[in-house]
Amino acid sequence: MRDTRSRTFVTAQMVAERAGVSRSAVSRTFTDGASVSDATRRKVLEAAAALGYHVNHLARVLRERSNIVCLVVADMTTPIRARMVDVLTSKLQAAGKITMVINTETDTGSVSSALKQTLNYRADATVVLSGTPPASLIETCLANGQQVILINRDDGLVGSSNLGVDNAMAGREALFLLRRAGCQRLGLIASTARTASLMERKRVFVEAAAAEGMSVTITEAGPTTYQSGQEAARRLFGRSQAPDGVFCVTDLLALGFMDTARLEFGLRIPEDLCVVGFDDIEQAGWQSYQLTTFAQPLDIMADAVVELLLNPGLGDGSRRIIEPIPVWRRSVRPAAG
Amino acid sequence: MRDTRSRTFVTAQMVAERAGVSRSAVSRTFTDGASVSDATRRKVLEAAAALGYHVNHLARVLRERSNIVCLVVADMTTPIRARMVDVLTSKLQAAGKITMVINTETDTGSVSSALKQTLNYRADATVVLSGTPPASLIETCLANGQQVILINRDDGLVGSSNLGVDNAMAGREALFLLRRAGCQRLGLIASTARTASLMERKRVFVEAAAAEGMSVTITEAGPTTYQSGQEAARRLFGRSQAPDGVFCVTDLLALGFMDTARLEFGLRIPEDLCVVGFDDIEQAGWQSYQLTTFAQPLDIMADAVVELLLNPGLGDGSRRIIEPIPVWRRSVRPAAG
DNA sequence: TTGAAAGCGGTACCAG
DNA sequence: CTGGTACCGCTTTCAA
Repeated sequence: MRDTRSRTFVTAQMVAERAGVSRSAVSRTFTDGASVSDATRRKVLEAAAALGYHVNHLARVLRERSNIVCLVVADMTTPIRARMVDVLTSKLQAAGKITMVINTETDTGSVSSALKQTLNYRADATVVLSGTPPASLIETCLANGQQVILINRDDGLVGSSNLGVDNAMAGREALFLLRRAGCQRLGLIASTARTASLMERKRVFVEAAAAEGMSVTITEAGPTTYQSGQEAARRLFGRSQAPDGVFCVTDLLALGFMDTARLEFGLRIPEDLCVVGFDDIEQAGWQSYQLTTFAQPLDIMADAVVELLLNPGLGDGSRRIIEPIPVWRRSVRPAAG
Repeated sequence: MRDTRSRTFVTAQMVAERAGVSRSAVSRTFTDGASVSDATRRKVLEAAAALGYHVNHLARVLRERSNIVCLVVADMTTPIRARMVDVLTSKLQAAGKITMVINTETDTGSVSSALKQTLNYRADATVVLSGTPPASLIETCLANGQQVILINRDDGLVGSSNLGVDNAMAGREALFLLRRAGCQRLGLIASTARTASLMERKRVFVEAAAAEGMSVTITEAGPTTYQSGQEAARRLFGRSQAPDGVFCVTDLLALGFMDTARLEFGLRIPEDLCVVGFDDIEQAGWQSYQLTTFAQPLDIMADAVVELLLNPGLGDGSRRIIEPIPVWRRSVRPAAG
């Protein structure tokens, strides 16, 4: 007689006994396209319902793929991150995957141990949203038959699939917008984080400005936060020759920057100061801000991830760059007369 | 000779063969407190490193607990939700748990299937942040030895552990703050969502007002979003006798409300209008808002979840209510002369 | 269609 | 300390 203590999961064995059939019959009942007679199926389903049985997917994994996808992410409270996680989890779910979230710091050590966890749980794939894993570990994941998908990370990591937004385009367009608005003195608000995407936006903006013979005042006041944006504004407007056109590499920076430019320095936007952001977080559309920015097409990116997961062959060193979408609001003047 | 195709995970067997020891030796090497000679351990570790071996935690689960915790959540982009998920995942991780996120709609059907997933993956526990699962399903989880922890949900669900913030206190204190500021005409901005927490804040606020002989204008303009807050302001200030003291059951509502009150109706806060929110999302502290509100002590709540997980005995129908923390900022006048 | 048995990757127990 | 073996829960041959 089998132990019936309730502190344990119901197994197929128990269901079989109760239904008076074999374990195999139970298994077949819950396997698509297996042949079971209606009578058996009915008996099994009834017993399963009575006992509260649910197939153990973890045991199933010993023979097949796990359908587990790990999401390695840091700073989940950041609006753009939250949206990424949201969109990804729901699309992955729709594709029959289950998501494990590993909340990590962005330093290499933390990301490495996150990747190892991923291996421990036999995830079919790992999606990295934050930090940059060492190449050797990616190698290991690949050797274990695990896909690695990097989003907005440094590219050039062999074997991994890379997915990112076109940062160069954003830098270029931001300059175009500010120039067209007639801005004379350009500023760039970046952060002390050395993320590849952020660096790229900065680099291209500065180069494009140089190409037109303009210099750019660069301010990096701290991490990529609202507060750093505020701090940047204080540094910039506390002295003469402050810029009248600014590209913030992130919306969060932009919103902090706008708030103190307006409330502490009495500047009017866009009359005295034009601001361009990046990400199109929800707050950028709020009435107090109306920030002109570039949207990351998260849906498209998530779809691309799912596609990569479904056709593992496609990836392996591929790189897909997606165009950000300019979102016109009111923090930049229309073309100057 | 074993197949060495790289499209599969490395197993203990392979490591054993390469190291010239038994599977048991490999297992012991990776098990705390097992006895292995230094020589064997070294051989094993070396082989493991060479092959890129990682213990399969899923297989381990067949004998022990899974250490998997499922988080059932909807609206992850909402700042307060994002923070909850963030805090929970990192504390759970620190406690040696791994988090599976199930992104669901809040309707009962979706939550039910989420709970079933949870069972399929043998999660030790399920933490429900959104929606209300049917009692029968909670029963099933419990019968399978799985803990169910509900956060800010309707209580009275037997067997589950409940954790929530003291909504009544918030309603009461909000009224006190507005009265003390000398507000004469009270308003309440709620949403069309019928969540228990939201309803409770509303009920208590209205009752407390009634106890002092004051009536409250209630506005429910849509879901619990920034936009609904805006819409509520338009309805309220588009007519005479508009309130001069308002409790918004959520910060998001409050911020939308403030923006249109100020920018569309020219009201000054707190001179013409006092506003109190709830949640203390990051944006509430931004310079444009400076919203007086109540913070959900997320750290404490997450700690409580971990504690419940570590001592499963404690839970089972327990209910723990945590006091929200008043956060004074500038959207409410100090005590009226 | 059905049940018996093997095997997936690990751990725990046992004898040596 | 070590290797052999049984078993965890499930799916999949294989015979019947």
